[in-house]
Amino acid sequence: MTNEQPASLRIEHVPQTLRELAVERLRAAIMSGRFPSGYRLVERTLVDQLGVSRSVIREAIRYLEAEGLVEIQPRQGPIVATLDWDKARQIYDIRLRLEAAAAADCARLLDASARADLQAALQRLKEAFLSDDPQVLYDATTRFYEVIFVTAGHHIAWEIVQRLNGRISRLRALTLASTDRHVSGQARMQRIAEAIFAQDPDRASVAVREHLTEAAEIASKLLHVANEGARRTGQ
Amino acid sequence: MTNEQPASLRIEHVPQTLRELAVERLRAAIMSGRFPSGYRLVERTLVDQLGVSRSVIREAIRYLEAEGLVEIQPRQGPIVATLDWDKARQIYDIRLRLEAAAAADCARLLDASARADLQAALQRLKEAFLSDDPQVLYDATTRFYEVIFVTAGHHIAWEIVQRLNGRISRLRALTLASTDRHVSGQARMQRIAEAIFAQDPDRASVAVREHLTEAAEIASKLLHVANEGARRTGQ
DNA sequence: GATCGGAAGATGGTATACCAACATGCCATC
DNA sequence: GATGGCATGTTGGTATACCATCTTCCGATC
Repeated sequence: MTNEQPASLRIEHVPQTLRELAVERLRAAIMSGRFPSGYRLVERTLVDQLGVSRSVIREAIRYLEAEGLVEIQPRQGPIVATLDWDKARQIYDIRLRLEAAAAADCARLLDASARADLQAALQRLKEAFLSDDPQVLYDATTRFYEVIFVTAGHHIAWEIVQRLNGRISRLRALTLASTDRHVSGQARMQRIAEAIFAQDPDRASVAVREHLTEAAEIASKLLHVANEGARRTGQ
Repeated sequence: MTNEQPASLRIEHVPQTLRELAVERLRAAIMSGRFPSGYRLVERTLVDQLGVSRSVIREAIRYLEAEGLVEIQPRQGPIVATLDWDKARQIYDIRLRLEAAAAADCARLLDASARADLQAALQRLKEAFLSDDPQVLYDATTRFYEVIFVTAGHHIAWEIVQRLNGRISRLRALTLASTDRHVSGQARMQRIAEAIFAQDPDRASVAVREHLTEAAEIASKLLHVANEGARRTGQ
């Protein structure tokens, strides 16, 4: 006799290791801007701050390094990855292609259950637009896209997009907070959802494309303004 | 007086760490099929095999985990990531979109220097098709695409594609070795290069699309055949 | 003889100490 | 004031110890 159990009875023991927790904390600290771009991640300092051993910190940094959130400077150790407009442009371009593809396939594959999920995510997004908390808007946006990608069956693309989003998190926060975006962003999201509900892949794809093109333009302006500011104050 | 020297005198100290070496060795072992899919990567065994300490092995595994080449099974340790057709299909789809975009932008941005690089890569590819060594063909193909991505300025997309290629390396090796591919693959590569040389983005994009669609179809057949075989012998 | 339970080994996870190499900045010396 | 050298800090690398969990197996118990 084996120990096999029906899946429903299976004990879902999630052994969240210290390493995983450390990765999440560090990623959150970087994405929230607490560790700014270029910030040096000194291992023994992080040991004190997170209260875990060096092994854990080092392994977590290796993971974030592969994610692209952290860069290793030879003989200097890890720093928070820097972002210039050229990199950001590339990332927006990749996102555009992957998200447009996901929206199209999502529109094709939409069933009743997915329709309900998307409806819920859209509702939550609308409420988030009224909220003051940028984190709420950020989370609701993420959830909205997650439904689209998962419905489309594009799980790997979703992983990639999430990873890319981590690298432009500061920019994303800025664009989400941008005032024009509050009005036009909501309208564009609505259009994406409508096209998907109408099961019109082409229209969904185009809507995503317009949405992201606009986001990239806003990001470009914001990044250049930020760089100008840094140049003035820095030098 | 500063210590700056002319670049030519600069000591190019590449501080290849043990960890980086370990990552390369492990990746090569996985991609070559020496560590097959699902193979358990037992830390203390790897310590003996690579002759480095456990810390190095563990950090290397973290990196490969983030790359998607290694999966961690809770309380069982790392195994070589498995690949089913659904994942492979997604990967081919992402590659298709990123490579089509790169080929189009490459065609737009082609200058004399890039033209020479591409010509050289194509020449090497043609020679590789005559070679018996699959590794030579694999490397030449990689180089061909690298020129396209770099010329297009799609560095981040190239990173992503390389990483994805790592995850389907066995499949890629199979498709590259496939006999029909020897004839049609060469012709399709030629068509991609011609479209780029003609600076015709749309044609380049379509050529890549056809090429990868065919590759995915071959991969699908091979994977299903392999699975059938495994099912017959395994059960 | 079947089943339960515990011992032993294997493995992953964590913590800590130590050393070498290298960069940086300060300070004494000239 | 410039130079050289030293102290310090940081990283990379290694070894080792300890613990928790899982597997396996063996024996005791029913």
